Amino acid sequence: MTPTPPSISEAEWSVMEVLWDRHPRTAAEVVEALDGDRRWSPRTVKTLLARLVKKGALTAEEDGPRYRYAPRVSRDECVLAEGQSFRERFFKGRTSPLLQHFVEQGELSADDIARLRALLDERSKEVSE
Amino acid sequence: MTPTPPSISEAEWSVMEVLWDRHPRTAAEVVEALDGDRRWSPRTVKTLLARLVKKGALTAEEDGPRYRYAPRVSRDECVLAEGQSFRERFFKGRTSPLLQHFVEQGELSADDIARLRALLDERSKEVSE
DNA sequence: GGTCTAAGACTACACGCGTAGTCAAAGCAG
DNA sequence: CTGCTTTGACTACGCGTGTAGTCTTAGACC
Repeated sequence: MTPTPPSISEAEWSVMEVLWDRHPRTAAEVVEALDGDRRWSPRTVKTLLARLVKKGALTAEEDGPRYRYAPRVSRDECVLAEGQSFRERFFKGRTSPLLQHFVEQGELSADDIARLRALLDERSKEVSE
Repeated sequence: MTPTPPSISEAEWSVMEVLWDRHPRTAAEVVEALDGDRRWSPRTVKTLLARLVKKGALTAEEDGPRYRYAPRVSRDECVLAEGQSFRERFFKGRTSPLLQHFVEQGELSADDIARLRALLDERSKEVSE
């Protein structure tokens, strides 16, 4: 599973989320899952599904008269790719300024901070080895 | 300065970087600054400049026969907006998982880690106040 | 078995983007 | 002053994306 993730647009991403959450699902099920979230005509959702299949982000397994869709790339892999390109574009590929930016900008609870500190501790162990 | 930043595409971003770095500059100067970096025809660069002016990301001040371009939105503001939308899209708006992701994925030197820890210390002071 | 319906297949269309060409105006070279 | 060069203005075009319509086909209903 998960070949190199193709580029997934914003609208397509919503569809992927639904299928990452649970799969396989038919087109109708995806439409229903998206209802309330995004107001799309079922046609639109179908188009997105078709494009994602064409791109190789989904598989469409025939099941009688309909298809059942499932992700062919993992969410993690996609987030990784997107994250790399984000870091590249806005932080010249450097992780440290990126982290600084979000530490300064984001909302962080005391718990969040504690967890991050623990993570950094682990990283620093690795670094010093 | 810096009204709400309009959406700036990837190619446009390269142009903005040049002008954030130093401004004002003429179209020719921007072309020259981009040379080697991206291989664009001067026409292409001109188109990008025109689009950025139209979007309100740049000002074009007439200076005799040519224009001198300058940013109308700050880099920080743009990075902030992009960062928010990135966080929203891939981390459901939550900062903490985002940071965790990049701490785990990125390259970090011992120094980087120390700096981040210091930053977190400051944040935790604020939080506990 | 003919008709309605639901799913898929194919088609559409405007706008943004990456990339660039053509046309026009205005100064410099001779 | 007349033509070349530089600059700007307008135009182009193929592809991706957001959004959806029409055509087709195969089962469900009566």
